[in-house]
Formats: sequence, C-alpha cells, structure tokens
Amino acid sequence: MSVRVRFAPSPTGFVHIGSLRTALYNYLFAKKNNGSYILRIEDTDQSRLVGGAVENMLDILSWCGIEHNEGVVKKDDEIIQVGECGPYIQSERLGIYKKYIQELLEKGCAYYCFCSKERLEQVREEQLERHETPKYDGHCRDYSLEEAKERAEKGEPCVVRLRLPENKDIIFNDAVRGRVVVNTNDLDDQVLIKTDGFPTYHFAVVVDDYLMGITHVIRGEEWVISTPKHVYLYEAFGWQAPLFVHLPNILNSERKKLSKRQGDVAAADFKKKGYLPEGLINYLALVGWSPEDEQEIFKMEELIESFSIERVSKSGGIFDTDKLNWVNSHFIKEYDLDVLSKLSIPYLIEAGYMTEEETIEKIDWVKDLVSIIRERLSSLAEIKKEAAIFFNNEIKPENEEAKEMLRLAHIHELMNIFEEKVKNAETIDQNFGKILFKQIQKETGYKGKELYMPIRVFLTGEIHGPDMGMTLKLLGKEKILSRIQYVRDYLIKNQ
RNA sequence: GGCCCUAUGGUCAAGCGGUUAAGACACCGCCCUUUCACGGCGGUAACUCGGGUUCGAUUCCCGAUAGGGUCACCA
Repeated sequence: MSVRVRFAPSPTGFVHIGSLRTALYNYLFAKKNNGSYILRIEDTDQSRLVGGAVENMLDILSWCGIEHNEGVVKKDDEIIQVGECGPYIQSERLGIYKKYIQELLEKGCAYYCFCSKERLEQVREEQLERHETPKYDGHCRDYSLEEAKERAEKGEPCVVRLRLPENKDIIFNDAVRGRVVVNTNDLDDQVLIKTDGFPTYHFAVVVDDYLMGITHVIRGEEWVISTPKHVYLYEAFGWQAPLFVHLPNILNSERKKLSKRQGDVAAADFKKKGYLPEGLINYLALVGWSPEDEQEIFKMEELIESFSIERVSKSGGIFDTDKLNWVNSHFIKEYDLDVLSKLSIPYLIEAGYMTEEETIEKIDWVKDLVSIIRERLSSLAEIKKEAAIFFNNEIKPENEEAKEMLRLAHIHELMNIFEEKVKNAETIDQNFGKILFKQIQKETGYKGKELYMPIRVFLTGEIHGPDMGMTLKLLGKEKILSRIQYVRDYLIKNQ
C-alpha cells in the first residue's frame, strides 16, 4: 500500500513555525516513500476563521518548497482543489459527516445531547469544587434514539456525543512513543457534531483521514491524548486506523511551547526577517529529528533522502535562533549573487538607504555591496546594520577602540596621504585599494593593523567591517574625500 | 489537581549494557588574511537524583524531582 499523509491546518491565522515543521515532516516522509502528501483545510470552527489565511498558508508553504500533490492549491490567484478525494475543505464535506454520524448513532456509539451550555458550565463548576476532573456527566446518554431523534428533528438545539465505554483501556501504537494506553475513564464523551451542525475536529479528522486513504497521521504531540478517541471511532466504524506519529513540541528558551506572544512564531516573520527558505527548512528539520551521520547542512532533496520517522526524537526541543542563524548564513553565502541581490533590495529600501529607482539604476553597485557583506550576514535584515557604513554620512566613532584609533599620533599623516592619493586617482576599483595600501605602507612604513585600522575608522567610524579594497570601491571618491574632511572637523571639535 | 509523555554540555543532539560519552551552534584561544570577515585548528562544558536488576549501568525496571502535553460545542 502506498503512503498517503496529510497536513491539515485550520485557517485561523498565520502558519506557526511548529506547524511548518509538521508539514515538512509529512512532506519529507511522503517523498521519501514515493507517497502522496495532501493538504486539507480544517475549517470546522466557523467562529475562528480568518480571511486570507488559506492564501497566506499556501504562499508560505510554497515559499518553503513544501509542495503537495493533492488538496487545496492556488492557481492564478484562485483557490482550487485537485485530487480524487475531495472536497479537501471540511466545510464542504458536511453531507459526508452527516451520513457517517447516522451510522454511529444507529450503532449506539454516539448519542444526541440536549444539555445547554449553562447546565454544562454548572456541572463543570460543581466537579471542580469537588476537585474532580471536569467531564460530561452523561445526562443525555440514556435517551432512546427514537425519542432523541424526534426532538432533534423538531429543531431542539443539540449536539452528538461519542459514547465511550466505561473503564476500557484503549491502546495504540505510536511510531515515536511506542505503545500508548489510555483508559476511557480519563476521556470525555467528546462532542462529535456541534449545535451548528459542523463536526468537531475529532470526528472530521477520522472520517476524512479514512476517506482520503491516509496511512500515517503525522501531527503534533498535543493530539496524543485524544488519539484514543480517534482509535475508538475507527473501531466503531470497522475501519483500520492509520499509524500515528506524534511529533514533540518546539519550545522557547523558557522551555515553554512557542507562543504568539514572544513573536517570531509565524513562518512569515522569518521570511520578513530575511531568512532564506532553505535555511529555515534546514534548521527546522533538525529540531526533533537527527540524521544518521553528522551532516548539518541539507538541501531539500538531501533531507528527503535522509529522513526517517525512527530518528524523530521524543522530547521537545528549544528553538535556537543562534543555530538558525548559522544554518541560514551558509545558504546566504552559497546563494546565486543575482538572486541574493534581488532579495536584498527591499531591505536596502526599507532601511532608507536607497530608493527603488536607485537600486535599479545602481544594480551593479548593489551586487558589489551584497557580494562583500553576504559573508557577514545571517539574515537579510542584517543588511541594514552591515551596510550602514556606506550610507551614513557622519562618522560616529562611538566605540572606545575606534576613538583610540583617531587619537593615534600618525592619524593626520595617514589622512593626508590617503586624501592625496584618492584625489589623484582616476578610478577607484578593488585593485586601486590594493595598490594604494602598498604605496602608503612603502611611504610611511606603517603596515598591518596600524595601517588598516585607522583608515577603516576614519572612513567608516567602525573598527570592524568588510574588506577595505571593496569598501573603497563602494564608497567612491567623493564619499571618501568628504569623510576625511568630516573626520578632520570632528577631531578639531573634540580636541 | 487527575491522566499521559519526556529527561545526555547553555542549546540542538549521537548513543540503544562494557565508549577516552560523538558531532553541531554559542563561547574562548590560536592560525590564515598587510585590514575585516569567511575558513582551518584547538579548548571549556553533560549522562537530574535515589533505589534496584546485572560481573558491569548514561543505556533496563521502580520511585522521586523537574519540564511538557491534555482535561472545550478550539483545532
């Protein structure tokens, strides 16, 4: 039997970084096994729907290179569905759920419940007072089906609940956790169909996974506890349950579940910050899974090749931005320069360094810039910081070491000779720098740090920065000269 | 709180009864670079704690502790 997996998010907002990783693992597993990866939309909670969420989701998944074979896709800016097992949007499958809930009702595995929210709330409070675990008290469990059906058909508000047997161990095998046993006494008579006629997750997921031929359910560990309910439903229908694979959570630095509050949990945030999809995916794959060998940097094809569920870890992992940065910097260094330059432009504009027209006009200059600062970048957003020296007109030697450089005895000598050489230069290219530094060394006797450092400081105000030769080229004659003058004035003012 | 799960350096993690307990990130040092990076080399740093089982436990079992998950007509 061929592998079929699915990623089934609800369109309630942005794509969480943890969901992205779930999608990734589903995708990798499907590809690895020549199977199908399906994207289904679980929009059964009508009150939580967020407009545009599906589009955003499809965009970010596609940006990451996680492409599905079936389900909801975007084509020419329109949402369409492809595949044999549709519809792939749960709100379009209401008729299907209706049919299957009847079967359950008739089998006695489910029952109508007419309890009001108020009553339920009261029961809950009482149980809490008695320090019991809140649970449905079975008030409507024993109505006859005919009677209940009649009431329901007359329009009395009701839900349909799962009728769980008492004190029965439900056992299932989890691919990462092994054998999991949960007693039905610790489970609730879960609502399957809500008052509004929509199914709950628990019902829809079972029906859909079965109907769509899902062989492996790969999802977050928050579903472990409710899996026995799903297993029970499979049994009630006489269906074979898929293999469950529950992934450990991704945590924040406080070992808590990554939440919206700390920011940077939306995959789109990382895109905005200038992480490359390859970097994000590569890093994400490594939180909760490890390869057999010691490889750290992976292309998608390599991930597919190496991925296996056996090597998914059981314990949650902390999301480590440092490591993400390191992984991402690899891809920044290796990216095609033209592509990287294009991606960098929005950050230059956003920083206010250049206008859009300027970036088009001076595209070669931008490429030169990107080519020298890329090695210092772990995300594109850092361009703002790393490129600042080329755009700020005032030199601000705030750093103590930088100030020290400017107090050097030979600073004026260096500035003078440097100024003269630049003034007389015809073109300032990368080679010019090389020759220039050689000449100055010859004429003054300064070399190494005592030569480069002061010059870097009076040109940029910083003691660190990109290669000096390229820095000169990028700065250009005019800027170099005006900066030397600026520093002279600065030194007089700060004497 | 009940139930379920997890536990190796600061972080990700390998290990699956006998190892000098890998590797990566971060940090520190050295080298390379006439500068800055990149890169290379090296260093600091870990089996949560008790009991068992065993000739021998990081590894198996039990308990404690800590952390996570869950307890909705949300997914």
